[in-house]
Amino acid sequence: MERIVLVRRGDVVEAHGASAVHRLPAERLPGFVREREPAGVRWVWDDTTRWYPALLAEGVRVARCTDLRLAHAVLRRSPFVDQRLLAAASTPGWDSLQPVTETEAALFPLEDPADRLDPPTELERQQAAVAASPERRRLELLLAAESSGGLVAAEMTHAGLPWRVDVHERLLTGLLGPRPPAGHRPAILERLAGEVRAALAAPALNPDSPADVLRALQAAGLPVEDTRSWTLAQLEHPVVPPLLEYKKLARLLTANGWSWLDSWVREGRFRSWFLPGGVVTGRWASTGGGALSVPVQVRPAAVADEGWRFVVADVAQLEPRVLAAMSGDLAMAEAARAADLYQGMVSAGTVATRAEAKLGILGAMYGGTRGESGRMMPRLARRYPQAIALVEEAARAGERGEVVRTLLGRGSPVPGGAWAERPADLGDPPEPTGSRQEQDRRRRAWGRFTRNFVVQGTAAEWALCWLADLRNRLWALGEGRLEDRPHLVFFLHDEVLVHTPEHLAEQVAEEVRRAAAEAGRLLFGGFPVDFPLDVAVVRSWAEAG
DNA sequence: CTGACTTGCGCC
DNA sequence: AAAGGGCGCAAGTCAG
Repeated sequence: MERIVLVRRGDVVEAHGASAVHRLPAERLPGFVREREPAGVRWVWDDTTRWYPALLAEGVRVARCTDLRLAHAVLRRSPFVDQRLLAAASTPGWDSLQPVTETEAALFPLEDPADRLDPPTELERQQAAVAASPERRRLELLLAAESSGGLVAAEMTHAGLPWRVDVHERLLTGLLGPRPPAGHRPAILERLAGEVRAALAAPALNPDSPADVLRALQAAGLPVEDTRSWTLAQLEHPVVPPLLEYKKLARLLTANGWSWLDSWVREGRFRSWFLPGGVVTGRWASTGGGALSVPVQVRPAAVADEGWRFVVADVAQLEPRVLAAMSGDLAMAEAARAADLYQGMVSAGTVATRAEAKLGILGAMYGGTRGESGRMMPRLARRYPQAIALVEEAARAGERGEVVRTLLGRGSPVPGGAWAERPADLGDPPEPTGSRQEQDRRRRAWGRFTRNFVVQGTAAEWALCWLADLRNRLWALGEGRLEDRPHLVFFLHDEVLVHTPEHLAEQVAEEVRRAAAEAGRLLFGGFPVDFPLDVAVVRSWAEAG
C-alpha cells in the first residue's frame, strides 16, 4: 500500500510519495486523489478536518488515511510508547493542534498553526515509536481505527442527519404554542410562569433563575437546597406540577427550540461536528447543536428521505461485555451469552433480580461504593473475580497517581493539578483537619475516574473498530457518491444510524451485525463474548428502540 | 461590557 | 431514586 503524505505550502500542495514529490495547486488536489485512490493509497495528513471536507465536497472519498494529529495525541499518552522517540522541537505544536470546524474557519481566518508543522518528519517519528513498542500490533490497530474514525466523522458532517424542520416545528408548536417574537416566552410557558408565581405568591419571580426560584421556594417554607427537578418532585406543594412542567418545556425551548433549528438545520440536514478522540477516554465529543445529546423528545424529526430508511443499531450493555472480555473473565462472559447480560446474571444465580445486577455492574464500573451497589460488590467479586479485579486495580492505580491504559494502549492523563496542588491555587485555605480528608476525597475521585477509564476507553475502541469496519462494508453496497450509497449519519458511543436506500436496508442491517462481530474478533480474538445488537429499520429515529 | 463560573439537564 | 464515570450547551450570575 503506497503512502502519500500531503503537505500544504501556501496555495500549493506537496504530495510526498514513495519515489517522488508532486507539487500541485490546491484546487487540483481532489482530482489528484481521485485518480490515485483506486490503486489503494494510505493518505497521510496533519489533520483530517483540514483536508477531507474539501475532498468530500468534490465527491472524493478515501478509503484510508493516517491522521497525524489524532495519532500524535494517542502516542503521546500511551504507556506502550517510548516518549523520547516522539520528542522534537515541534512536539508542543502537535500537542496543541486543534481540529477545525467550518464556523471557526469562517469567523477567524487566522494563520493556521498547522502550517508551521512538518507532516513527513512527524510521520517518521510516529512510525519509529510504534516500531519500537513492545505492543506494536495493538498500537497499529488503535491508530488505524482512530484515523478511520476521523474519516467517518468528516463524512457524517458532510452528509448530515436528515432532519424535518416541519415535523420539528409542529412538535414545538404543540408543546409550547406558536413561535413568539424574540425576547418573549411562548404562550404556554408564559401561562405556566404565571401559575408558578401565583403558587409561590411571588409576582416578580423569574422562573428561569434558579437562585430566584430557590429563594421563593424557601420563602414559602419549603425545605430545599437546590431546584433540581428530582428535588422538587419530592415536595408536596401546589407549585410543584407547574414548575416541573415549566422546567421541562423551558429546557426544550432553549436546547432544541426554534433557534436551534435556525442554527443547526440547513437544507433538511442537522449538521454538527463529531470530534474523534475528543474525550480523554477516547470517546468522541461533538460541537454544534449538542449532537451527542439529542433528546428523545425531538427524535421524531429525524426522518429518512423519501425512498430511504434509517438502520438504527445499538449494542446492549457494551461496557460490561467489554469488561468481561478484556479481563478474560469467563464467568462474566457466560452471563453475557444472553442477549440481556443482566438477565444472564440472574439465570446464573449470581443475583436475585435484574435491577440488582444492573446496580452492581454499574457500581463496579463507576465506583459506586455506597448503598445497594456497594453491598453487591463482595458477591460480584466472588463470582467474577477477574472482571472485578481489573477495575479494582485500575482504581487503586489511579489513587496512587499512576497511569492506566485501555486494551489497545490509550493512556489516562496524569492527575496533574487535579488533587494535590489545587486547593492552594484556588486560595482555599487548607484547614488543618479538613485538608487530609479533602486530599483523600480527591484521590478516591481520581480512582473512580481511572476505574471507569479502562472500561469506557476500551469500549470506545470496540466502537471505533465497529464503525471502521462498517464504513467499508457500507461503501461496498452501493455506487456513486457517498451520499448516494448507504452511509453513516450518526454515532453515539454504542449506537449508529445509517441512512440507506430502502431496498438495501436489510443488507445494511446484516452488515452492521457482521461489523460488530468483526470488532469483537479484532479486539478480543477468540475470547467467547458476544456483542448482540438491537437493529431496527425505520423511517424515523423515534421509531427505534 | 466581556469572560469565567455555576446551575441544571439532555445523552451514553 | 440516583448514586458512581464521561460529555455539551444555555441561561443566569458575578468579577474585573
